[in-house]
Amino acid sequence: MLKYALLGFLNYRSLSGYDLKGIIDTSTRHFWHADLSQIYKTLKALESDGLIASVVEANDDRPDRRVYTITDSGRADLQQWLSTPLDEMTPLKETLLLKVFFSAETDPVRVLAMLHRQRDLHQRALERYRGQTLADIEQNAALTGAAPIHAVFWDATRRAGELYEEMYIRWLDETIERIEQLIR
Amino acid sequence: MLKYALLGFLNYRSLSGYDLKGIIDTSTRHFWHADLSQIYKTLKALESDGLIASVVEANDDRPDRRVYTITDSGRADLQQWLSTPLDEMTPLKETLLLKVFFSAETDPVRVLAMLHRQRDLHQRALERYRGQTLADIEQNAALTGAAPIHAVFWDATRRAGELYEEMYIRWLDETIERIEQLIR
DNA sequence: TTTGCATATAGGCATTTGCATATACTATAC
DNA sequence: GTATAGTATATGCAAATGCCTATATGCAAA
Repeated sequence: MLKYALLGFLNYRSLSGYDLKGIIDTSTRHFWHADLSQIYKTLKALESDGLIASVVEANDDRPDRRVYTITDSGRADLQQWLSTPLDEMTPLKETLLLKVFFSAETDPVRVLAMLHRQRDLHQRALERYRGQTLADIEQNAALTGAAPIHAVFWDATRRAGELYEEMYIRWLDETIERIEQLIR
Repeated sequence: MLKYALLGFLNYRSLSGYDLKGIIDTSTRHFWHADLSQIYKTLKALESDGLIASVVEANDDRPDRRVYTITDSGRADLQQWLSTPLDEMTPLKETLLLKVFFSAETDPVRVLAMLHRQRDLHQRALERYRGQTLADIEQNAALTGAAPIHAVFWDATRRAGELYEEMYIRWLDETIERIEQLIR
């Protein structure tokens, strides 16, 4: 799936692996992330499949960069994926819920401390989403080479992050309350 | 992490891999899932680490079962994990958001159809969570060998699922509305 | 002056995951 | 009578993921 994140951005303009890491970290990180080595590996695989092509750009003051460009074949693959509707729900993996599930016999004070800590983290994440305006996103899209229309869709994913964090905080508050009642 | 799901259930009572698959599917599936082959592999690894031990139970009418029991070492490992507070947010991977992110140039009618389909799926999931009462969960806990206190924590994870699906449906409705406005 | 950070690419390795396949018996449905 | 579903375990293989390490330069801060 990282494949399509990379093709998606390369469809806007040519980029290096390092560029892609930066772009993913500032735009899709909350629903799709990857570390640098995984990005480099995936780019290499995409090139050997003929979906992208690379040129090494020599630099004097900075390290040389390998810049990737999407091919016609890559564009076709991306369009194919985009036009195929997703008809399943993506399964979640939430470590916190797994821990809470088995926490009945753990010291409730420790469990509560963990939930408060999580609340802080999610509160900060929520503030980041709220602080990001449509203007910020439009500017981001322009930098990435995407047309203004894309900003609407990018903002939809930002909104998903905002709603997710609001929901998460509400769940944490409810759960903290329930555990406090247990020990009261 | 599947390791701890398995140890967690085996801490209640001895179970086979097949049993564990069934239990995971009915209780932790929405925040931690695994297919059968992964469960068997992980059990084998846990046994070779001395955290669980197995005995083959011969059956006449049904296939033989390999029943796993947690060891003292396994219990210690589980307690260790449970008492270590989680101090990061679990990163998400949401295929739908990735697709929406890059959908600005896809036929909006197709995008809308996909979102409506997703709405159906999430609505059905929401109804499943709402239909599950605390009594159901208590019964489930009893079957699994867990003390009644555990039901409170299990219900907290059910509630997380309910809130998640409500949030998801709300986001889908908002996003459908925004895309409809674009093409109007 | 040294430490660390930003830029830039890449290999190595272990773990996790997903998916397919094989085997085998029983019970139920058509 | 036959097909399918449920019970039960296990292997093989490929892909994805995560984390660590190596290399190299320039720049800014401590």
